[in-house]
Amino acid sequence: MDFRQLRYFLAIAEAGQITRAAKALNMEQPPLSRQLKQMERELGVTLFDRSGKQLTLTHAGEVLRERAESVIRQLHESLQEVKEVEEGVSGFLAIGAVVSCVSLLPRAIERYREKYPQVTFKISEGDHYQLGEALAKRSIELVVARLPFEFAEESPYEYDELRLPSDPFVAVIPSKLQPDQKQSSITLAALADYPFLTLKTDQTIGMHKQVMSEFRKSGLTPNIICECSSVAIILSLVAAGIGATVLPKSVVAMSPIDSLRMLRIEDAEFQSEVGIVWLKDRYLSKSARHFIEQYTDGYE
Amino acid sequence: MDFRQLRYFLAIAEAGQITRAAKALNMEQPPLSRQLKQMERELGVTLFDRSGKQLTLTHAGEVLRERAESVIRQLHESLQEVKEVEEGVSGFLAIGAVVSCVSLLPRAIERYREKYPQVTFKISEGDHYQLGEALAKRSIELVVARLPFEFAEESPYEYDELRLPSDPFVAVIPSKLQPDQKQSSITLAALADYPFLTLKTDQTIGMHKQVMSEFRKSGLTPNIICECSSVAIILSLVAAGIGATVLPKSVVAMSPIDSLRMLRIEDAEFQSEVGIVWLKDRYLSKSARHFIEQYTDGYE
DNA sequence: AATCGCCATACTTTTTAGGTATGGGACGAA
DNA sequence: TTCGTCCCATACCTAAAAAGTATGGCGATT
Repeated sequence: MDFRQLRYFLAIAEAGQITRAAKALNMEQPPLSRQLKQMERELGVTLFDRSGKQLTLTHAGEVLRERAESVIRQLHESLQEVKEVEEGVSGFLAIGAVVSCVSLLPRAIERYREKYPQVTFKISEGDHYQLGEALAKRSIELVVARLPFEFAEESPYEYDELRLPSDPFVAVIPSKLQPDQKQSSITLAALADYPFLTLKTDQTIGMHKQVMSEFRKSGLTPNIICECSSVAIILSLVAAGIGATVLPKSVVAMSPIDSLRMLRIEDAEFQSEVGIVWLKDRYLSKSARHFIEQYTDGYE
Repeated sequence: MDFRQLRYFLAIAEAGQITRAAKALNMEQPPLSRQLKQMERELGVTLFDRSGKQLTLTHAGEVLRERAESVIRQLHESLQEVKEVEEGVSGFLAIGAVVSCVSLLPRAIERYREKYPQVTFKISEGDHYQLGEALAKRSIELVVARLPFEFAEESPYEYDELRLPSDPFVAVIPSKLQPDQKQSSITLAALADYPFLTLKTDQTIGMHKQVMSEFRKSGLTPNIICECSSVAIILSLVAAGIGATVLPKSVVAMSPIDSLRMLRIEDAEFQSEVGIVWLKDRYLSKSARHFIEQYTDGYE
């Protein structure tokens, strides 16, 4: 039994005769007769009562008609949906982001959804190691992360990337420990006097290294009193007056808290490179490609 | 798009590779490869990510997988249902019966439903004329009626019949007009003394004729005071003491009323032939054939 | 009775699916 | 690195199935 035969059957049922149905199907009458007969033989069922002048459906025929219509409609809808998924106007897009880049997502997603409102998102948050695994497992397609993306060691994967506008590092200090409330910038040296908090885990030390190397360039060594695994923790510690830290501007801008100050770093123009990362030479869904285009269109 | 292709696709998705799927499908790998490719081309969609060692579904592929499973399952259920309808284990059976035969239905339907509990009934009641029309229109398939079945004049239809055990005519008289309460039979002559009620309409006069001819054989002419169109009316008139009548035994047995007596007619063994009637050379559903078998098995 | 419309059958052509042979790319072991 | 293995893709051939053509029969209509 195949779809063609179902369509034939429905055409015959509608026309009430084979000849006219054949015309409607742009074919000749004998093949259609044969297909109907074969269908009846396969099913072991009489679908039409041929004794009268007009072909009329038997009970079984009526049941088949209803069912066939439903099945064919469902098939068409399904295929339509599949096509739309491919075109990226439907379906879902699974992406990941490192904690410090989560703030870059909302605007992009907002813009994306204006264009493709049917696409839903699945967003995972994690460190580079976890996200690398997720990419490999294909549970996510894209990662928004600080560059360079740190795959697990010995990972066989390569990645492509799209660099996004880089994000300057800023100093974050507790309001109550700020000497001059009008100040909007600070020197590395002044910053190094604060007890220092840093964002670092066993798996992800990229940002930590970058910041430390900046201090080292100026011959400074911050007094690290805490390694934190999340932005939320580090900001709450700063807000509580425990110490100061250095973070990408976007991260801090995301959660404005009265009790902390964000200051430009005067004597070091160092920035965090941010980018979208995906596996090289692998299938990328249309949705994912559209998401990437979202950024290239906006910035290039 | 074809069911075959959907099944192929599902097999590949399940196996995770084409070669193994081909084995499972009892076919070679190249044709399967080709079908998959053709399917992707038709849909304009990439269904599998081939870059890795293992084929993995793309989003579109996942969507198709879900949908295809559902569609195929639906199709199978539908075909199953159609077959069951044909086998007469499901669906419905539309039959008709003349008023005087309604009493023969309950037991047959009961027996039938023991065997085919999924079959539902549509029962119409009417006179021969109406039922003949219904047969012609195919709104019913069988009729249970007194024989011979009286088609409308000029009707082009022929019918087949199955004779059922015939039903002896009995006299029905009001209790209060019965001379001897112990009596269980009556002669035609005695009966002819009662005011007579008869079941007769413009369309159906078969039974009336039969009863009258029986009286005539004995040189008697009943005094007909009322022609009634329904059993209910005639019995209530008898019960009220208006007069007597002659009816098939089964009709009277169906509604035992204290105020009337059913007596065997001593000097005339005449019976009402009863049968199932259907159009000759027309499609008869399995359900209908089973219904007929119900009687042949039981009585022959 | 003759004609028309419709279905069925026999036969032919065309299309399409399936099979065989073979080569290339990826992965793993030596 | 190289070789062997596994898997997919392509080219080519065969087989099956569907569509087309011609024609005959049956019932309904005039």
